[in-house]
Amino acid sequence: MPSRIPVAKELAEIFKALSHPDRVRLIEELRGSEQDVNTLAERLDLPGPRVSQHLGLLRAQRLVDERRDGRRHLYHLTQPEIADWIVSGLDFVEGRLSTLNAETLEAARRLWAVGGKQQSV
Amino acid sequence: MPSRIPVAKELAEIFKALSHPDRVRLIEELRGSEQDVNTLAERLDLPGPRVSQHLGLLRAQRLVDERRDGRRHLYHLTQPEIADWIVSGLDFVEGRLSTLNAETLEAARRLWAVGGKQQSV
DNA sequence: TGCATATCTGCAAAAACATGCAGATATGCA
DNA sequence: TGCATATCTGCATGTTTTTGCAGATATGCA
Repeated sequence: MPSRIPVAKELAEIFKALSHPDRVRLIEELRGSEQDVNTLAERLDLPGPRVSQHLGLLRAQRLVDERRDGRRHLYHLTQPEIADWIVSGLDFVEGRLSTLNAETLEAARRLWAVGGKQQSV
Repeated sequence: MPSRIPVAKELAEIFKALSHPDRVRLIEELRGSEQDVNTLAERLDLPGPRVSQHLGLLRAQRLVDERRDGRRHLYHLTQPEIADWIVSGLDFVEGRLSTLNAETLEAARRLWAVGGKQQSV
């Protein structure tokens, strides 16, 4: 039954889209509300073109979408639950690095949880 | 607050480990029980050394672990819930490709669910 | 010991990615 | 129209991954 192969491929592509720290942080920044490229670039302390490129990749994978307001390009998560899904992935981070202490992890967990909403996945 | 950066980095590394179709399928194969390298290689129709290398990478990320039985190396998921987590990621695959019809996706969902256990994440 | 099986490691070539920067496009306003 | 702002695209370079294959190691058995 090779029908599962395309599904694995699709999943792998989503994972690949999320496999860069900058992109993880972009999703994080977008968890609450839409943001324009310039704001994101400043908050992540990254050059604009780079943010633009990362966002383009996330958009190609339909993880984010864009709308325009004047000269600004506003990006938002297509499926806000993806932030919840990612935060649930923190369970697998636990106990991996000694440099990641419990407080750091807890802080990240709180940070990521969208407005205190309980996880739906 | 730069403390979230290492967490994003850790998450990105997990995602990277899962960002190859072969590795997604390996996790899938291991969802129910441990398997030796040779069996995995046959089931996925991949050369042995390649499977070995993928498993080594997954092990470096602590997603799988190994035990030996005679000359065979048996691999298993360190956290079986990771399979549930991945299956919940199928929600984000939905509606992405016209080549992935609903039945294929449903089949994948059933396939991945560990023994009908409901998702814990 | 000698041979077959099971798996791993190392190496070289190809492909994919990340990054920095220059220049292109598009919008808003004077 | 002309200029500044916001963002995107293209290109060159350096770094990682992936892949195939040869050879090394380790175990079991005759």
